[in-house]
Amino acid sequence: MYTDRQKEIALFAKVFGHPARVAILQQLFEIDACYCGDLSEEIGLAQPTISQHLKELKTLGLIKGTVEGTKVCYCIDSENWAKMKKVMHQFLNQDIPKADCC
Amino acid sequence: MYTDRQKEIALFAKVFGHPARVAILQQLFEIDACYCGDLSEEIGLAQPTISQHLKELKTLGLIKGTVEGTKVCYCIDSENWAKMKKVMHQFLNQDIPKADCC
DNA sequence: AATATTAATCGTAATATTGCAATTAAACAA
DNA sequence: TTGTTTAATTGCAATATTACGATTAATATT
Repeated sequence: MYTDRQKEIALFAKVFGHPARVAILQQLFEIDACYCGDLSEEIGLAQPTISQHLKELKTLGLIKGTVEGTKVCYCIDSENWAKMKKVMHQFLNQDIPKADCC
Repeated sequence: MYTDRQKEIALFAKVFGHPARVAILQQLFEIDACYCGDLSEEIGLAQPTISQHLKELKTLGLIKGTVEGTKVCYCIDSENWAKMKKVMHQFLNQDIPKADCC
């Protein structure tokens, strides 16, 4: 029904389609690392909710988490982030050099 | 709860978060114009479903439609597309020059 | 071992999204 | 005017998403 590329774009976009996940990613970029509890406080959602959003980001490979004692340190997976960027940029930039027709 | 920017990013991303809308946009870019019925055939969804997806894209301002007789010609709103691109690029490119921490 | 800390998982309610058949609306054609 | 064509709207069922309290799991601390 859809091409693999179309499905890939939609999957990446979907994960950015909730402000909580946008906020999580911005936070991870800003401080280079974070713990689930910190994110919960910072963003204002309950811990299980944040954990669920983190899981979705992790499933797509955009973040990774390493256990540090009782905490888990999350950070951006820059390699996969770069791959995602390529896909999304290609989609966003397909307008060149076309223009409106109507 | 979230910043306006975070909400804006999420709204744009959300509309790209379904392969049907990705396919519609790609089609509009490819042929510079399209009619609702053509899209329905091309993509393989019922006409009301396509119409609904078009409405969402239109609500965000990414496409515009002009009535041409009994048909409606849809095309990309390149001005708003460019604005959207700026917002999304800024979000996607926030990783420079940071790297993984864990 | 017993307690404390932190994140993940489970269960579930509320809400949102998706898809389509049926219908309506609007413009054209005869 | 009457029919034809095309898109929008309505109504609804199926599914997915979101959020969180309660619980569990894992590790650290005493």
